Amino acid sequence: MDKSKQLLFEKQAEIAKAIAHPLRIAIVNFLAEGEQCVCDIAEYIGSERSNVSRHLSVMVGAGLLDYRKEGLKVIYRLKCACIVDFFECVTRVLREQAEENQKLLTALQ
Amino acid sequence: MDKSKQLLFEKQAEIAKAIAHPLRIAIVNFLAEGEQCVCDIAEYIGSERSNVSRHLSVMVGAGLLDYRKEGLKVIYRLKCACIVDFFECVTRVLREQAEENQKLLTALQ
DNA sequence: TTACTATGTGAGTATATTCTCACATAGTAA
DNA sequence: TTACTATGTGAGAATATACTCACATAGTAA
Repeated sequence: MDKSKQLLFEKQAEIAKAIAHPLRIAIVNFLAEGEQCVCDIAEYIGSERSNVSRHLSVMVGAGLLDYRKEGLKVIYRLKCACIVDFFECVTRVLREQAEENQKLLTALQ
Repeated sequence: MDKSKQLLFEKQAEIAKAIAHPLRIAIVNFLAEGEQCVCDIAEYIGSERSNVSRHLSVMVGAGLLDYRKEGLKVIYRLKCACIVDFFECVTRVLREQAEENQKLLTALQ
């Protein structure tokens, strides 16, 4: 495995890590409906604003989100709608797991 | 945000976390070429076998990998080829970042 | 049986992540 | 100016993750 591949995998892992948290996934789903301020995001996901602010900056750092200031408010939005595609893959894995469990259940009856 | 959504986001985060590591991404890429034993995976990614073994069990636990035993060897394979789709999304984000940096560079000249 | 190989796992350490609380900053409005 | 609102950040604690080393297990082969 050469150095350039290794670097690519590290960059990919950074982006994946920036998605890999329940609250951040909730935020991405909320922002998929349209841009939102920190205040409304915090209320939607039901967490402290300071915590939400940190999660947002993690995603901005990874290049997943963008923001603009509007008076007192800071409005965040998805930088790349393609992030939602990511969940198609994840959901397919989850569906397979659910089907396996279903089979197991019926086999036990 | 209701409880069932919260549960879904937690499950999705578990799967995303299982991918979000440079070595695990390297493993997924290697396995995309075909199934492999721990030994060969460890050699490919250049890490201790015990460490590789742990990374593999993380991914098996998340439902990303499957394995079968063959004599002394344990052969791992991708359970769902769709995981590779995940990287299309990630790569698109990376490409956008690279293009931004490119623009910044030319603007500085 | 003994010796060997491939893999997994317990224990310990090091590091990273998440969260909360308190405070800082910056814009708004009187 | 003062008071208020929205947001960001430092510090600390709690927790999770990653890694290494040594050892355990299980199959192979003599």
